Amino acid sequence: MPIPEYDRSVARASTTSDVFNAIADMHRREVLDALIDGEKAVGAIVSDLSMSQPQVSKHLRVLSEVGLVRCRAEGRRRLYRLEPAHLQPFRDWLAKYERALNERLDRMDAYLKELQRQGDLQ
Amino acid sequence: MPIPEYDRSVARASTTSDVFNAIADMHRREVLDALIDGEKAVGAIVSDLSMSQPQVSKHLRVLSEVGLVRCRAEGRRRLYRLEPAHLQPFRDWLAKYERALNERLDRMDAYLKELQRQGDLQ
DNA sequence: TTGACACATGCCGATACCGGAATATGATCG
DNA sequence: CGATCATATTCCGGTATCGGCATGTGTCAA
Repeated sequence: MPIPEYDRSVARASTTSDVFNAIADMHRREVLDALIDGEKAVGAIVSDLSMSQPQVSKHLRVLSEVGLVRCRAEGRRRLYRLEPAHLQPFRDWLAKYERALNERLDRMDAYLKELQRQGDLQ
Repeated sequence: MPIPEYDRSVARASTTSDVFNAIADMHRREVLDALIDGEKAVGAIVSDLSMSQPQVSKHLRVLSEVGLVRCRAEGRRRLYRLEPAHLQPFRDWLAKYERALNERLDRMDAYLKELQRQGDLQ
């Protein structure tokens, strides 16, 4: 019975599945910025930023695959909009560090207070 | 006089200069997680996560170049610790969207109130 | 139906990145 | 000093990613 081969190509989570990878690209962040004031058609983004149309389309595809934008067809145009709910992974990730930092500060605080108490006793 | 050549290799901000790229890699996020409870030596990270030592060292290098971790030598070990303050660019980026979203909600709210007011008049 | 418009997709070359293996550096100990 | 431990760095092959260009797809208008 042949030994099954493992998939060794796991280097980096695919851009299409990882929200963090999706925003790693500066141009994609610019595309998101372009949508910050509301729904916008692809052509509008293309002229706002000065990027090629295929480039914008491809970035929109990536952003939409991780849920950061959604698309709506209107005639022959496609209107994209932000999906702020899908920023949640970022919020969660950040919160983890804020919390850990605060706990460390709290421990530091308690430690300092304890030092001070011991000092007062003498 | 020869025409100077432009640098066409601007595709992606170098991983060493951009916090967004630094946290794009899942393994690097795991390294950050490993440091969340405080200072830790490289070897400790290597055994906590199960990554190779060179891999951990290289990720630590990237993280340190964007300021997300700092290093302190103690004997022949190197103790790394989080530097959460350098998540600020990421926090700012996220905050921009929260703000924009809130403003849109406020405008929506005002609009709805206006509609209601006009309804009350009739 | 034909053509024009708006956008998406496929293909390509160049580059960047990742991980493994081997090796270099630097501190400690005997 | 030589050996060993802890870590950093270098080299390399495989792969992913990006952007440009050309082309495909679907919609509207005449």
